Amino acid sequence: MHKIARILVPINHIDFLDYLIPEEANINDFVEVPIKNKKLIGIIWSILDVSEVPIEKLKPISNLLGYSASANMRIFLEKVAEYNIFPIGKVAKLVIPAIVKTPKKIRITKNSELIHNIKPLNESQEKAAKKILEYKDTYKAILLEGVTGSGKTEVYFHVISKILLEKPNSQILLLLPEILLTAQGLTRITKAFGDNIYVWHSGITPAQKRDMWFEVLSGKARIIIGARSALFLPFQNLSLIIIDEEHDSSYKQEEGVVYNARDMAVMRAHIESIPIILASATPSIETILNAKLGKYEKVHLAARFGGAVMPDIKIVDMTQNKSESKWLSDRLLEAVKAKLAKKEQVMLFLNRKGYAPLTLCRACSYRFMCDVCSSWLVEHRKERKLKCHHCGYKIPIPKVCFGCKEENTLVALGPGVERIEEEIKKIFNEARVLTLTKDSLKKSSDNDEYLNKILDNEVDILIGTQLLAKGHHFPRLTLVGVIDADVGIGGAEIKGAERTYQLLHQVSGRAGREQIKGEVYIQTYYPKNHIILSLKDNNPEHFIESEISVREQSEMPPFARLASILITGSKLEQAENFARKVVSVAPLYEKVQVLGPVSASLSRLKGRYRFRILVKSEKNFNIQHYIRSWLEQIKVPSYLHLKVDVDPYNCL
DNA sequence: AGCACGCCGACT
DNA sequence: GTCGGCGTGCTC
Repeated sequence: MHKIARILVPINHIDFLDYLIPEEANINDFVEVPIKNKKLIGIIWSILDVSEVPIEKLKPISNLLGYSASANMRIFLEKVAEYNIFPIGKVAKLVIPAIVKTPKKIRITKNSELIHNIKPLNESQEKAAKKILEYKDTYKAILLEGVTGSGKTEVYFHVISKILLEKPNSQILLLLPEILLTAQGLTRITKAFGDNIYVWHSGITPAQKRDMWFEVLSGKARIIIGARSALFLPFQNLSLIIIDEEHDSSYKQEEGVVYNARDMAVMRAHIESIPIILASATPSIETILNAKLGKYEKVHLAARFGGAVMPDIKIVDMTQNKSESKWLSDRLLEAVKAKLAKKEQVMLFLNRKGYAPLTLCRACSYRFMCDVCSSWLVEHRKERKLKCHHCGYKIPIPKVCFGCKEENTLVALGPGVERIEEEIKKIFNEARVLTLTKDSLKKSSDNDEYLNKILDNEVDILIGTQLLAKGHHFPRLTLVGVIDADVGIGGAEIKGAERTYQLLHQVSGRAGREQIKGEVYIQTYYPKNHIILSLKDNNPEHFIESEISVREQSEMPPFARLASILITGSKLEQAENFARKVVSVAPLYEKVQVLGPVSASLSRLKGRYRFRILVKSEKNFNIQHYIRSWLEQIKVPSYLHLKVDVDPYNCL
């Protein structure tokens, strides 16, 4: 034990600690180090001649793990920290598993065992795969655009097997939105690649994570399918990244560590000099723009012959609605009736859980709010609870107003899926109705049960939230009713319009597959809105062009850069005063605007008051560098939190 | 970030 | 007098 090393440790704001290491240890080696009374994995970052810490205080490392981080991994860590304005110890936490234990002996799988069961490709798929494989030895981002049913997965399989066969020891990462990492979603993929698939998501146990981490590190794991955090696995020889549903907002981690896995994946592909496929039927505005600018290569997959036919989309102007029901228009109800008569399935989509989003007192206007969040309590009538959708807070449905103590004055305002179910059952009392939300799928076994019910034709009317928009294919479903298309229209969030368009497009696509052409009824109070008109004409180009021009004129991303700084604290004055102080020391720079602080749109969450500062700059300005040097002047008191979000999706 | 140490209010 | 709130500092 003679050498001194600076070791990267997975501790926020500590980043590096000095230790004594054995002679045979090298830079980039993974090591086990004692910290206080714990042991953690770290990476030897540099070898030092002397330490600032007195030599007698330096502890020797506990162990060499026998593996080292690749040089690219190290660059990736640095760049992720720099881009997101994280201390590097925070990035190390993303990369290093919590449990230390010597790995079992790991046996490497031979190439020939890896692939079976690949379906032959059609002409369009063949062309796409060929184009992608042109870039197999270099960095290239490829936008693979294709509607549901165009067979993107077969293209993935083909490209993956080609690359795995050609490059011994290479590893491939397929990222999926968390919601698609369910048993059924994976069945097809596992069939093609057998037992050699490694699946990584938030549900696997810490011990499984540790094993998989070592299997990726040793090179045994060749094909890894995972949610966003799989991007931080210690690949030794990554040769391809695929981001499925690249537009999906779940790639943007908003809580705790804030980063965008899709963008970090592009960064990693660039560092590794490998191709990355960004696949979607409704790509994000920034990806489309990158393709238009020639930064990304665009590959289009034609819809399969005999595949989905685009449904007939009808806009229902709710200002003209004469129906007795406030939320279900005459036109939609007639269409439902006609479909039921033909024994076809109907889906009603409303992105709002529960019975009613607000409970109000008619006498004194008291509104039931969460105790620790600044949000309304949502009535869940079946559960007999008023619930906060932002924290665990819930109370039994009250009989008396908490404000004026009067009885029988409380009214449920607005609809949620439960209320739509109630109305539908009143109108179509013979119909078999099933309501699904994320809450109904607590166990994965339930998931299969519901799915089978729908497929076995035991359901006439399916009511649900956005979880119905993704993935599944219901052959008998020929009518989709969007109850309230205006949820998400007219908001000021940066990606509000884009998300709404993508969601409504996806939901519409549920109607009519195979032989029968589908119908979609979209209920709205804004029939002239550009999102609604683009959907009506089945014209995504129209939406994209108009959204791009809105962003350009309002100088919003991708035509400008944004970062948000969120300051939270349990005492309002402390948080607000500190936020003001932060803004007051912002360096003045003509290319940068510092806006705020303002009380955030959810001004209190889980007992913490929230203040937001928005930083906006020109497109080519290094906003990270600016913010880092600004915040270096400030010490955040321990009773407050400060979180930077580079390229935020939410700015309110 | 955690976790330990230490300094002032309220309660048996 | 002590129990414990959280403010401050340290981890090599």
